[in-house]
Amino acid sequence: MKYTKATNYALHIMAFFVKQDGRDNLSLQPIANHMNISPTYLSKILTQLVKADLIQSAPGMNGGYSLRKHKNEVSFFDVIQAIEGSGALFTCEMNDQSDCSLERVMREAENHMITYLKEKKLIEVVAKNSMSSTCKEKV
Amino acid sequence: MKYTKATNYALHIMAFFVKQDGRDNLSLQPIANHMNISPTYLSKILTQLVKADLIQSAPGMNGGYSLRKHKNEVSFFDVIQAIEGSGALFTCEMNDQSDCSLERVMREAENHMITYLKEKKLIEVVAKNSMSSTCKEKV
DNA sequence: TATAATACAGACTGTAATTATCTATAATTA
DNA sequence: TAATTATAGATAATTACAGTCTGTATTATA
Repeated sequence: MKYTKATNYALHIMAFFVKQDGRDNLSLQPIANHMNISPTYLSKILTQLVKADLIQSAPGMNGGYSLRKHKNEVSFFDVIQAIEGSGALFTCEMNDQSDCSLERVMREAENHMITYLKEKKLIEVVAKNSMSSTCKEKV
Repeated sequence: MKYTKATNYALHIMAFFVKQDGRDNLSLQPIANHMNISPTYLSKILTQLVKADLIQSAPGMNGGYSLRKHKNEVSFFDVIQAIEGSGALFTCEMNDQSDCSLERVMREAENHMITYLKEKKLIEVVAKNSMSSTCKEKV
């Protein structure tokens, strides 16, 4: 069990948008170049973020993508849920059961993680860094 | 991202062992019958639990599997780690980075979940139920 | 010692999810 | 109308997961 690459990309992309807030629209190509992934694939991820209302898109000249929520309000959880969906990590697979005590514990555990991810905003992590070094800064 | 079925099975199996503690060895066939999965596949899962020192195995007549740790000490985390391994859920995939602030947050989030899963013992959940109803009891 | 009962290991297969690409289409601006 | 942009759909490649098959090793007991 691991987070998908798409979630990985999405977090980096959103960190970028939070950083860039207010400036011009960003279009697909430059983002793809910067992140070193194919434009069409990136486009799929961006579309998911649009559908989750985290960013907005505009076609045509001078179009592109821009942040929709206030930059202070985008949480890690928002981004993760946009990509991974909202299903629980653990669902009891046993045939005959409707109410599983193991499952209840597993959900509670997941909720501990989720609570933290909801509280934690991207801006907290992004503020100090330049875009390209989202992943470079020393502790 | 979801927990694997193997983890699902493993939790149910270990709940069974905790419940059964002290009684005779359990051999593959009866467990497989009870859980409705194929013996060879079950065997793989049990072997992983053996390697993680949660249960022990004995070949030959009157052989089988039995609990190794004290029944009060088996945590959800023990079982999950035995199957899923110990890698982090999130690993920064960007090329040029060694130290990623996003990753740090994601690990911290995961740790919140792990801490809970380490504290929570199987016996807490199993005590009230009969084996076959690990998943049946009403709240 | 022979046999039956058991666990273990490796190769293999099928299926589903993820990752990614390609092509075509729609919308907008100038 | 032409250029620039996003979106959608089909499809392919890769990987992880779930499961099976076959054979081997170990132990108890008759």
